[in-house]
Amino acid sequence: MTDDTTPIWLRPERAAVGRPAERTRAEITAAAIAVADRGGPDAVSMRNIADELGTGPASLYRYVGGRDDLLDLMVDATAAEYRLDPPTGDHVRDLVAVAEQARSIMLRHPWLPELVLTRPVLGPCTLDVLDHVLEALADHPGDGRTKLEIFALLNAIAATFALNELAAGNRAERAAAYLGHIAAAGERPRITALWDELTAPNDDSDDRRAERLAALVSSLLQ
Amino acid sequence: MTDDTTPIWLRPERAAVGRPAERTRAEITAAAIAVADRGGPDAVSMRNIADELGTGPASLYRYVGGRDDLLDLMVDATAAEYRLDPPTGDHVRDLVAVAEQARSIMLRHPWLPELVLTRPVLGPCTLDVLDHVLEALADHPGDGRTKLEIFALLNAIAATFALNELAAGNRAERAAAYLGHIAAAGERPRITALWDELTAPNDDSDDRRAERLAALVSSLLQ
DNA sequence: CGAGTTCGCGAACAGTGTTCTCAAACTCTA
DNA sequence: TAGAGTTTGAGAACACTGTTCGCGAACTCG
Repeated sequence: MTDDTTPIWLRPERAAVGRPAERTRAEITAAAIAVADRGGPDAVSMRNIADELGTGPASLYRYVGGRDDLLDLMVDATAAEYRLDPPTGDHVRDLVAVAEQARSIMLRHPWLPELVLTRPVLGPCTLDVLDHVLEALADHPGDGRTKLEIFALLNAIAATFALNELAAGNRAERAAAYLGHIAAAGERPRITALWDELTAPNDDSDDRRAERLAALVSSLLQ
Repeated sequence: MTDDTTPIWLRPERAAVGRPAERTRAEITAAAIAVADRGGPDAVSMRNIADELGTGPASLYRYVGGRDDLLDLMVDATAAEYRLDPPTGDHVRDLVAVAEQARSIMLRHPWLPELVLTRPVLGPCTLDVLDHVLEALADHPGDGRTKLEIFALLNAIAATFALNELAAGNRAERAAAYLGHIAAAGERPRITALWDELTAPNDDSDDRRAERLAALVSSLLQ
């Protein structure tokens, strides 16, 4: 029972007998999130998390199968930050609300978009969100597969928006440097024109972004 | 000149004087892609790539700033696999063609979706694709920012589709295991219903997937 | 009280990306 | 042709990673 292939959410946290545990899975997850929020995605190492808790790396393995489990726990823990108000009956509006929350949660945790995009986490909290989306789409045409796909794409879109706003540090700067170089060469008129637009004073308002996000989400439902 | 912040695409590959190089940046990139195709994303280590070339890890640093540069080169190299036919005048059709190619390229290189989603690579080959998209959208309303966003989302959507089809190995199986467990508990009717639909015999055809992808891409243009 | 179980965690291991270093290999100049 | 100058190749080493082993300590149960 509870072999290696069992997902973390089903593995029992503690035994009832023997020496009592000094920590909780939730505590460790919280420490990991704190480390990631402070030091970026690369800082999430077993050593750093253990240091945050004032213990050794080996201790963590009593609570968690390994680093991968811990990352899953972190992602699912952030899903608890959603406020899932009862559906209004307006499909688009309800889904946009979820997408906006996804975006702002990801902005709060800059390491999150990368993880959400890469690994298909479906823990208890994430499942609550999925359930909420299914509820909002209850009387919407389309089978379950399609609705699950809508959920995945909603996350992907929100993550893309968040990554854009986070600007991804010097990585994006390098890409911009190359784009500028090509634009300056002037051999590709379309690229040059694009570059000029991008470097022009940015009058992008929050409203425009919100509108764009809403338009995309609403288009998911067609 | 050519300090550390210069993007790889602008750093000169070789010097004209001194001992001649035995390898090429392109050769190393190809070796890295071969390793990744064969052994999955985790196999892309400097050691493995060096072994593939019959040399030591340290040698690679003469051609490439580090692992990150190499990953960028890999991603951009795959962008050379696009066939960029001249635009037909039908915006939707042209963009769908690009998205379909993105998907099939990613299926050929299972390690690609993860990288594409995570890092905003804009090398020469990727820039060709962007230029092609801009050409296809030349007479489409919307500013450059919007069109760049369309390009990013097109990639994200294609990557999401590819990841879905690749099924992501035992990671997805674990998520499914948990979903099945919750469904069996029967406390959440919507989740149980969804699970029943997912485990029912899968009559999903390629046509349905293509239709769905086309619908999403076309909705990007509204 | 003693048996049985579990926890904490220092120490060690295999693997990683990266840098240092210096001999070898080449081009250019005299 | 001899020598100076420059660049490459790559072994060895470093700092770091995730992970496992083992054992003493801490607790529950009979």
